Amino acid sequence: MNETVKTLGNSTFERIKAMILDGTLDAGTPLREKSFADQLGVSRTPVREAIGQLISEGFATRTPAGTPIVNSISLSDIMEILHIRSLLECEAARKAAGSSANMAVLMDLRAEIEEFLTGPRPSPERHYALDSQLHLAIAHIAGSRLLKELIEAMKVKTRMYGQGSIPERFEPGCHEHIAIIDAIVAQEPDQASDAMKLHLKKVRESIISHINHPF
Amino acid sequence: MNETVKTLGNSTFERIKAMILDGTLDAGTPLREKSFADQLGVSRTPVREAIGQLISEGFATRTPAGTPIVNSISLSDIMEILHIRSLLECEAARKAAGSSANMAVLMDLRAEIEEFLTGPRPSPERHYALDSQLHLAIAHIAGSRLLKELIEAMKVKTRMYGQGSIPERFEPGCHEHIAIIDAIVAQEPDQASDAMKLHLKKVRESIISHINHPF
DNA sequence: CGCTGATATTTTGCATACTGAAATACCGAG
DNA sequence: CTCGGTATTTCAGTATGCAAAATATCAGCG
Repeated sequence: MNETVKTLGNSTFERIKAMILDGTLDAGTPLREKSFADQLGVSRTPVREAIGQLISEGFATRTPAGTPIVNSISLSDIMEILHIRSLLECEAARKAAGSSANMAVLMDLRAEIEEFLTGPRPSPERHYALDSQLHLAIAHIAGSRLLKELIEAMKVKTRMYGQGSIPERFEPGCHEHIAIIDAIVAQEPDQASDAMKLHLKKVRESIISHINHPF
Repeated sequence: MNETVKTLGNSTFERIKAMILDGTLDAGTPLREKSFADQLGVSRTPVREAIGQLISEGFATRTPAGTPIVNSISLSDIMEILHIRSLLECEAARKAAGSSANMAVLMDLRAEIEEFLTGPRPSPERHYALDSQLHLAIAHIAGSRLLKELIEAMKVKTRMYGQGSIPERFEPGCHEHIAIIDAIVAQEPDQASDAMKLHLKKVRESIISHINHPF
């Protein structure tokens, strides 16, 4: 997807980011240059670079003392993110619905979602990937590079929290996605925006109730 | 304002960023590690770090070949940014108006703006600084750290473009700012949001007409 | 048993050294 | 003068060395 020149520093960044995202490194863990260097078989320099990127992309922070630690993300952070996403993505959906761009991608994604509903349930990773693709495709069709970048950044951040998506949300989530797609393809901006808003509202609610009833 | 640990890499970043912002380095200029290292009297390592940050904060990009160059920012980029700012800042204004936080800061800023209008015209830097403070203060009162961060990031980016603010915008801009403040202090969310929207719309329009009639 | 502070150990920030690849300069043959 | 090729230089990426700062360890004291 992203054809950045494959430098050691870069792939180190990706590797550590993955560790944060998949929970191998949980919040608060200090990021030691030496230990990553040893563990990943590179020198401290690329690790250092990676940590820098992690910090500027919000996956890590520096303690007042300067030690980089994995960024903990609270429930209220998630709520803030979802709120911002709502602002940005409703607009993206609205613009996408008004766009004359090629909707084929959306139809493909729609078909995949339908398959999910009728066929066997996909793995969480697969599901997450599709969800990402969809939200990004919408932002892309909306035609604003910046909007797309922001949405992407916001979306990734939620990931290190929610970790496992909530099973009960699977089917309703699919239907919400389809509703969004249909509104966009039907060129109904308001409807698209509303569908997106509803979707994100449901996500928010489900996270809250999932917190209250963990199992 | 920002009490980051003062490391060489960090201040190098700030220094180069300043050069980009004030036009010393114009768009497209390649960022050579060695030359900055010599010029700023540090080794390549901190410069490298700085360039990394510049890239991830959008002040520079990498050419397909991998050479980092100062990011050029087109008119349509500016329009995108202003559009996003409108989304974010209207919301910020709305939330600020609904907040019970301390409005003293806003009143202080309001007083300063009044002074600008009655007294001698401030320097562009002074004016820009106040403008920043105001928009940030609103985001702050709105109570969302993330919202504030995003707004700040967006706002800085417009700077390397607009460079000199448009003189004709000075007085109307002040009045728009006052209107926003008043709406927030009066706890009128819709009004605050509208005032902000209008303000950013005017900014957009003025940029466009300034492009068409450069002098 | 918990503090306090001195000392030992890590760890970081920066500089420097090395390497390979790319850009540029140089030069001879046609 | 131009083309093609080679030598040279430059530059980015990575590794490593070193000094200073931060952190951990632990002995002595209340």
